[in-house]
Amino acid sequence: MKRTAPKTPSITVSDVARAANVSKATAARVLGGYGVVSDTIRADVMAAAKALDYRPNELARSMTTGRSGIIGVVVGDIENPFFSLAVRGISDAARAAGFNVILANSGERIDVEKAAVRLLIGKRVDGLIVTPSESRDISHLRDIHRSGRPLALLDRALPDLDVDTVTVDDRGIAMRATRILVDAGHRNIAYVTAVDAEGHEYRDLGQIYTSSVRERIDGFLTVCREAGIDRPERYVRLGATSPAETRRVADAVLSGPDRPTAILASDSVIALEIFKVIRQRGLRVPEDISLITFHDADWTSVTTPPITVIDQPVYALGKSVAELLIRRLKGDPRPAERLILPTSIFERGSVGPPSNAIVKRA
Amino acid sequence: MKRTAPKTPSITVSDVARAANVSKATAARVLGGYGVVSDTIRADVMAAAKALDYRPNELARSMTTGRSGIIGVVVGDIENPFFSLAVRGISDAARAAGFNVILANSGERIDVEKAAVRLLIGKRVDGLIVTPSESRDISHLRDIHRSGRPLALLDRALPDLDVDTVTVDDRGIAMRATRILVDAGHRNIAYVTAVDAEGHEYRDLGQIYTSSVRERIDGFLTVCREAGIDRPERYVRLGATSPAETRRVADAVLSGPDRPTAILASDSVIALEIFKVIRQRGLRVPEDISLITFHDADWTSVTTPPITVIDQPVYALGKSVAELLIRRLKGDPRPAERLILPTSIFERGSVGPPSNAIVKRA
DNA sequence: AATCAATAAGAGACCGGTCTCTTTGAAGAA
DNA sequence: TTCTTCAAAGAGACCGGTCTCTTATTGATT
Repeated sequence: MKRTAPKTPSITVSDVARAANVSKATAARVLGGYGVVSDTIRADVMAAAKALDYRPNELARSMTTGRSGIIGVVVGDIENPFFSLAVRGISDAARAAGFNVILANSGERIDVEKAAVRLLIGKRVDGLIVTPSESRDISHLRDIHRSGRPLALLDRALPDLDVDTVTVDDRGIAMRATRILVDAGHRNIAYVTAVDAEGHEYRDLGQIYTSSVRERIDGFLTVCREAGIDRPERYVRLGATSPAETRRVADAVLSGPDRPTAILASDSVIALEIFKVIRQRGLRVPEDISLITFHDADWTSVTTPPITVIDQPVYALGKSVAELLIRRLKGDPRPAERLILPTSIFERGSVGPPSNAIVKRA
Repeated sequence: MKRTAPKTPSITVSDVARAANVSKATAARVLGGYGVVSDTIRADVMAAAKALDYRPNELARSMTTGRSGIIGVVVGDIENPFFSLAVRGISDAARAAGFNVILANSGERIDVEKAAVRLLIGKRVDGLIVTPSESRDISHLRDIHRSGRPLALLDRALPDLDVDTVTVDDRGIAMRATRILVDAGHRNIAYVTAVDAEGHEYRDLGQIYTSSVRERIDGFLTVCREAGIDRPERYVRLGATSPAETRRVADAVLSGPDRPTAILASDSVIALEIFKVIRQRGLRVPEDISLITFHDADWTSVTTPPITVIDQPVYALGKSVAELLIRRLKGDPRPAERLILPTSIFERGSVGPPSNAIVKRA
């Protein structure tokens, strides 16, 4: 009386078989939709299943077949619109192919990422899509490969890992964006990214283990140097990992002795916070400071002025990587593909000539 | 030579047992962390496991234990920042308790929602969190309950379903927001929502099957009537289901014969689109039209003027509902709880006196 | 009418864990 | 010394499906 069985015993194939007066094997054939069964028996089994309200146990099914119908996805931060849009692309492509998605957040921390990958492998996902937070330690990604499960990389490539990868031309597009600023006359341009490094100070590219960001900084610095800017790396700022940290970084950038006249933000979350700080300090965009950001987030077109952005094909990025993975899941033997999607820049109103151009010449 | 075994045979408990010269049961005890084993044997088994790189098959584990460690979540639209933030809250709470989250999108369509629920039950999730898209057809939610799995409702209550539910006081907060507009002098106020109904035209509350929205409209109309506004339901606009549809609705609202002087938007995605249309038409906020929206989305504070918003505790909403579910998962026998989280309004700059106040009086 | 092939249904192993029940062996009590 | 007691390890059933192999039945073939 006190404790009735806590587990609701669910209806199994055997139950249905018994009710339909057939063997377990036959009921399984009907219910599982395989093998050969006569129409009469099929109808009987179906009727029994309906009467008992039979629901297949996908877990048991997965265990014998070895396939779970689940794609594991590990991204840096779902809250970032970049990732939530990419995940949407992945989900849509997955559902279209009959797969489901199980999502994990790494918070851009390698240990969390490793744990997530381990867990997803344990859950026997059919394949994984990862946004690797670091290029240094990829042993867990190698493990995936070794376990026979296909892996695909989203937004960040790993030269050492020969798997399907979908990215954009980060270096090239960073160059184009930087050139827009240089052409407008800017010589003091800051690059702000969430990626952090030991010492929190940028020294050289070797510190940056997030491939996309390294590419971007490389492109940024290249154009700066071409333009004859002295030590442009002074203006590379790391560690904008949260809104609070971003405000700190932005404050430091904007209050320093020689304040940059333009900022290139590595993602829209950072840009939004920077924009707020700029406003707070009573500065104007673009009169006092020009701003370009990666990712055409929804808000960038409604500010005054609207923000010039690098429009990454985020949804397509997610959709493509999922399609690549699914192709592999279906046994495609082609060698790993590295897809680079085209990216454009929407020039809006946040870039103008540098504020101190006249001052300096005076 | 042609096709080597496609399945990489993974290391099982038996393999480890064999390597460590113990029985399968003993190896399982060590690897599964249950039962009693001597330190010597434990060390042996661990060593063997490490040497073979053993990875437990969570699927098999789940099958015998009946627990999968997964919480299934079905939301309307992950792309909507409201949901992505709520999901973040759910994920954080879930991870803290050792659970994982599997996410499904319903696109606010009841058939998709049903399919998703069915699938998640099949996958033997331990419990579900659902944002029911309709209050009419909840048979699938009853099924969950019947299957013995706990269910918790997020953001939308169902009077007929006695399960843990976390919402906000939609009616009350809609009343407060409407009152702000009424007090500012507005008498023509539009309410725009994504929810659609047969005929796409609002007639009465009976058409609205999304509880939160029904509550809101109810609150909105109540205050309008208190203020002596004639037939306020004329201004309830349905069907802003996508950016394109929202633009269509906004255009209709703003170009009609008697244009409202204020708009209350049911979510931030809608508000953003409306804001864009207002701008496009050369109208000003709040001089020509006042605007209040549900959800303090990131962009609402950086527009000119910043938008007055209803600040729902979205992250807490997700976190709380997950905690409630987990409590139940751990066997809490308390009766179902209906949590209503406090909500506030951030008054910013998007509300002013109605533009035609003077005109009308003239 | 007898043989054979094809079709439909049944029996039971298997997947990789968990878990109950049984057996073993050594320490402690009488 | 013998019996009891208990910790530690082993044996094997079980979860709910899939799938191979075997058996029974039917129709076609000669």
